[in-house]
Amino acid sequence: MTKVDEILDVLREEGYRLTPQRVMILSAIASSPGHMTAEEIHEKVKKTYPYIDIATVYRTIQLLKRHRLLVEIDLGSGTSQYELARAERHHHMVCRECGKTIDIDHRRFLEPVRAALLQEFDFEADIDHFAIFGLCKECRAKKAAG
Amino acid sequence: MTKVDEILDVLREEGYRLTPQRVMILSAIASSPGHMTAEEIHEKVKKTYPYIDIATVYRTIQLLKRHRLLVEIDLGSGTSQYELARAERHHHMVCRECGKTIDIDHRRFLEPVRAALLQEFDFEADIDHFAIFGLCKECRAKKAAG
DNA sequence: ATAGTTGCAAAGTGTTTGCGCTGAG
DNA sequence: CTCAGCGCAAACACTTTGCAACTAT
Repeated sequence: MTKVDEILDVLREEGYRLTPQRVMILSAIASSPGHMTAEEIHEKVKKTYPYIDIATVYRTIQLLKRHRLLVEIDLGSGTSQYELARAERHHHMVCRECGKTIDIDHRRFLEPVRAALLQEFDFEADIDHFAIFGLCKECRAKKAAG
Repeated sequence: MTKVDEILDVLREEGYRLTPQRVMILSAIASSPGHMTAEEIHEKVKKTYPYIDIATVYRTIQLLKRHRLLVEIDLGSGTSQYELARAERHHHMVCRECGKTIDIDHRRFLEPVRAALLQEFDFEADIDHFAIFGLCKECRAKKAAG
């Protein structure tokens, strides 16, 4: 049972229709390694079904987000990125030079912050997903050399 | 010497013209306690100078950002917020119920994360400004009671 | 059969840009 | 004087919405 099938099951159980459009959009997202913009999802689905509308893509994104099956990543660029939710919470580091993204474990790096804010301020932080910009190892090396 | 004066000095030294519009925009931002959207700045300046254009507000924001005199805060709402840069780096917790924002010290809460990412991944994170959403003390109490 | 979903087109936000005029230096 | 910066209007990029036609159930 693939991830896509699992998600389709959830949607079916919730009483949503499993339209070809929804299946294609899900497959498009699932078959990509990293995160994608709505436009990228649209383009990918278009290859097999050229009539798909960007509005349908956005509506499906909303649906999946509402059920926490999809994670929205705001890189502050004015365009959101999306990826399927995973069991283990994680965050991203994004290199501002080469654009590469590296996953970072929530438990190890951000959970301590969450705990500290709760203890100190009684503030219950929803640290669902962070995008941390910076310079990756390779680009730092290049910069030091060049 | 006020904060506004200091900023005006920087701009003058850099050869920029100190137009009334720029002075008014700066005053508007400086005289507000928290962060403001471009539209809020525009509205505030309009009260004393109704001809100010939103484009001028955006251009001034860009100018100040470029010189790191202004910090842009992306709350992921599609609308950026701005506040004057301060000496001590800080971040914000934003209550998703009541909208209240609480400052948090960089050194104490986020610097450890930065250090860990550098050590572990050789990734140099620009943790300039984070907005962390969640539930504040009061709203948590309300929720527990109600 | 029928309500949920689609494609299309249009509208809605927030932000940026081209351009001729103006005023700070 | 002169060019940086202004107001205006239009363009932009991304996302949402109203509606009639269609289709998964």
